Amino acid sequence: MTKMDFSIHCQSCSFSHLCLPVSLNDNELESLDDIIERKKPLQKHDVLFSEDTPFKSLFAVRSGSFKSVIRTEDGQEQVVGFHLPGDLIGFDSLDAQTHQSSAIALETSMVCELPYHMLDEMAERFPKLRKQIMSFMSSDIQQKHELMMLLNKRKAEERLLYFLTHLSQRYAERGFSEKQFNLTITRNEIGNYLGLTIETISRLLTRFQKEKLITVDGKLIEILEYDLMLAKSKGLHHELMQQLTC
Amino acid sequence: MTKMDFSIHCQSCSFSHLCLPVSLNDNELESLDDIIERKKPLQKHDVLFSEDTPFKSLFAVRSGSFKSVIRTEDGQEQVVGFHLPGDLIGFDSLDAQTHQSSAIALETSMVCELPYHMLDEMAERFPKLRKQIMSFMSSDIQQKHELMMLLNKRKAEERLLYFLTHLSQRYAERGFSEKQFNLTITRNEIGNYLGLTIETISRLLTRFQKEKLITVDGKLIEILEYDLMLAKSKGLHHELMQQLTC
DNA sequence: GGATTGATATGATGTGGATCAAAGAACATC
DNA sequence: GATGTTCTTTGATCCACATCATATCAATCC
Repeated sequence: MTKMDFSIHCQSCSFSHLCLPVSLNDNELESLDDIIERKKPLQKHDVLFSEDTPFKSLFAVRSGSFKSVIRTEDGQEQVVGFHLPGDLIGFDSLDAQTHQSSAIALETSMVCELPYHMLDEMAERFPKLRKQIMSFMSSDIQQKHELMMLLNKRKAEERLLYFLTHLSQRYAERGFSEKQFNLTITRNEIGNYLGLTIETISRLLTRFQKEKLITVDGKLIEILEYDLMLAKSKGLHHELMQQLTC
Repeated sequence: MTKMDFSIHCQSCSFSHLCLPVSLNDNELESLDDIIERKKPLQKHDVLFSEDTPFKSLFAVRSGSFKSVIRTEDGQEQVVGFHLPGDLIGFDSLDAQTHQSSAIALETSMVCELPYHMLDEMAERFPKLRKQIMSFMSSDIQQKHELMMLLNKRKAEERLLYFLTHLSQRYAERGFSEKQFNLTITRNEIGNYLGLTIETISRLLTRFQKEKLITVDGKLIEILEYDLMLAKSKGLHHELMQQLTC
């Protein structure tokens, strides 16, 4: 087994401002960099880990994108998250022997592997790293709360608009265009995540296009009216419309 | 301001097996016990903290029960969790200056306050405590994933059956009767949590009673057919029914 | 190039649960 | 113990979205 060196280091990674390095000084960063194992690229549909894989590491997305899914006892799949570069994957499994969800590449992607026992050891020495990990998990929980609200209180239109604007925002944070992007996520996966069917997603996308909110060309999405979309996703369109027309 | 001593210590608390103490030795436990501030009891509807309260502590439920809610921009409320004795509250706010949700007592309740900076300091010295906190957050995330599945894939009947069996199980863990319990949660709050209306909850409860799954007397619930309810909540009734009749 | 497969689009129909409405129960207040 | 007030139950109606059914389109494979 030849161990290849896919060497990009945290110090030169363009997503370090979103990832664990964000709060570390040069010294600490070097220690972190030392424990990270760069893995060879994964292809679309490749499984990074599945629900019976022993848990021993977290993974940071270096490039590409992933989905996290859980499988129900009656054999259905539930998409529980999408991961872009800089995101950490695996926080749902720290208390278990095996992973509690599967992570699947949505396109050709690369990850950094962070052995959890080493990370924990570093967390002892570096308070900032410890805080950072806790912060990530905390905002994960918080984001899930928002999602509960979305699924419980919002109708299809609002859910999809939230999804699109949120994705746009995440692309922006990563230095990608927030106006225009290629969906690596299928309509099926969007629907699964948002509790809607593929037909509803499809219909809404064509409707949004007619309403000049976006343009759609297959997987290529262009955001035309970000602010309006955001407002609508929060059920605030009426108020905003009034303000705009006043 | 007289500081009263509502002294029950972790060492003698009957829920320590579910709480942070679970993995600590006597020595560590004593250190933990030292940083905990026992607060005076809260009454029903009292606010432990709200979304503009500065975040500085986690809270452990010592007795009674709480709900966590977030408020949406258009003024609605979303219940995101219920907390029983031994549960920790506040994990969604570790990365923020203020709490990201409100915690409200559902009955007369007591809490232990855990100043976060002290807890973090202890986490440096005690690996087991650090692991324990991470584990709690992790299983919180994991449980939210299950909830996403529930809200996206399950119909009203299955959601409520999940809620009832899950609650029953949590009571059992705490040494309370798992067959019979008084709901401190209103039907409104259940509906809000599960993405259903109070009318649907009410109708289902009367139907479950007719089907001899439970008995309902106001807030008093008795579980009659736990296993069947659990199976039904997972959409497995058909398979199970077949097994039972074979 | 035709065949197979997977993703997407779009129309017709059905339904689970929301919404609306009203009446009991339970609970608190004086 | 009468009187609001909040919570729950039950019925009638409605609608957003699922489901079902086809059609279209793109990518991949002999």
